[in-house]
Amino acid sequence: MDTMQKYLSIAQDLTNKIKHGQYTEGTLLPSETILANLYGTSRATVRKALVELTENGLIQKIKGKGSVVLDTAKFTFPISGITTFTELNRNQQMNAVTTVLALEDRPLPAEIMKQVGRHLDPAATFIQRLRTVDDEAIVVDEDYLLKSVVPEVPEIVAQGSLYEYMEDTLNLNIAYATKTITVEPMDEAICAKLHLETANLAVVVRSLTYLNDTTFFQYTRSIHRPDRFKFVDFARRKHLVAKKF
Amino acid sequence: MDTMQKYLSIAQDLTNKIKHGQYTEGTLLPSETILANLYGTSRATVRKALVELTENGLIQKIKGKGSVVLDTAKFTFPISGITTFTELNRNQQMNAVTTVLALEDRPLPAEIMKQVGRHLDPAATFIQRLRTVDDEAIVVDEDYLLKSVVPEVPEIVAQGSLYEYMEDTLNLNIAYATKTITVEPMDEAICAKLHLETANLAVVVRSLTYLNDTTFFQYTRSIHRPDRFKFVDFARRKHLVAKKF
DNA sequence: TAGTGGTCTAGACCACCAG
DNA sequence: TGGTGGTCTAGACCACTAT
Repeated sequence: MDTMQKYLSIAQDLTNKIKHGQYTEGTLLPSETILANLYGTSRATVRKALVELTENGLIQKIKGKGSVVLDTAKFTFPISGITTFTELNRNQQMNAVTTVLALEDRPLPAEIMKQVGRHLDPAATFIQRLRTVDDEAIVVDEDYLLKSVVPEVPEIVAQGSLYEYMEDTLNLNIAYATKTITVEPMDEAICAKLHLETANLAVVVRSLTYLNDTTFFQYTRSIHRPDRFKFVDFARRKHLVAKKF
Repeated sequence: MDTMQKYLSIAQDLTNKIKHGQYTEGTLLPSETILANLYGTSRATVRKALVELTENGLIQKIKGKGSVVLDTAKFTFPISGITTFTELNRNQQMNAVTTVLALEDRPLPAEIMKQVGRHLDPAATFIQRLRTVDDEAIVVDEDYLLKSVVPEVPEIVAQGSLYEYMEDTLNLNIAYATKTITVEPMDEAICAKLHLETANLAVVVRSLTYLNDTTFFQYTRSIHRPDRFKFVDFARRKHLVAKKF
């Protein structure tokens, strides 16, 4: 609780040093044995830290050679993964404003109930929010939060970060999500909010989010202006295991 | 080379058993110590195998309890990561056809040169291919393959899988890629090929792909019919390290 | 040949979850 | 309280890269 795990603090430290240019792009990190000595730990722990950097696209390990610092390190903002609008806004310098359009009780849509299990209580809180950047409407977020997990959502929370509320205040352990991205025609109500004129097409990101104990608790439909939508990802080539099936 | 690493074959075996229903959704896998005994290995090796399953969204580990088999296991086809059209076509039962529209020498576009380094030789092979599923045009793929890495691309290869050629024949070690997904208006030539009528908007997936030794070798622009585009992802909540910056 | 990362072992202690 | 996964250690051998 009080102190971080060793491998995470090493990963954090190396990440900072790369982002701040202490380890420059194209060069090699110190070897794993050297790093183990530097941080006063075992090689296995250093390796666990380096896995973090590898997954985040900061380094590429080359057998027999070393760990190369990648030039993508400074520019890639992983929007994949589960990241929230508030976190993005904080990390990047966006002049963003959130307007709560709706905050009411509304059951989970039937088509979602089918996916997550019929034996679930569909009672949920519906939150509709408009995201504005530089006075331009960019996104309409629609969240359904299961009452069985999050009994109530204060107005103040809806204006800020749902995840901060759930993680810091409710101590919920958010673990994973399945996401889909599609492009769909939208009805007039949405078009008006996002000022869609030429076409009525919008980018729709749907997320089903689960807690650490595998209970489903949130469905989000995120509707983006197509001309402002950008999804950035760092991907590693999977071999063998993931390819079958 | 001849035999697989132990942890990968364990991961493969567990994956198969989950997909075939030998370990059913919602139940627990045998504990790590039991699995270690079953496979005649150490707990660390079993854990490394379980990391693979976790990343692929097959299980969720719960401290003090065990590894839960997820119900998303059977249905999720991770399209994120680096997967090729040929692999997708093989894994799923699509009636897909590839038509080579162009196969010629063409230098890497200037805007891409800026991103990957000016000191590079822009000489490349340009391949334009139309992907058809059930007699419907779905995707136009445009690949630029650097000649410095892939000197030539036979016509037969262009009709099949570029990655199979590069990995199996040329023994290249494809490692990672940066990807972006955007929605953009397309010119008439593309619109005609994809039969875009109402709007001229298409989904554009751009990839910069790199080898294991961090050399850039491929730029791909993949243009999708918006009404047929679907991106599916399994994401885990990142904490601490990735969030800063 | 010397150094690197990749794999694997056998052990240890901890925090968490259940009965 | 006993079993679970999470972390960490200290060692070992291998395949690969460089010189």
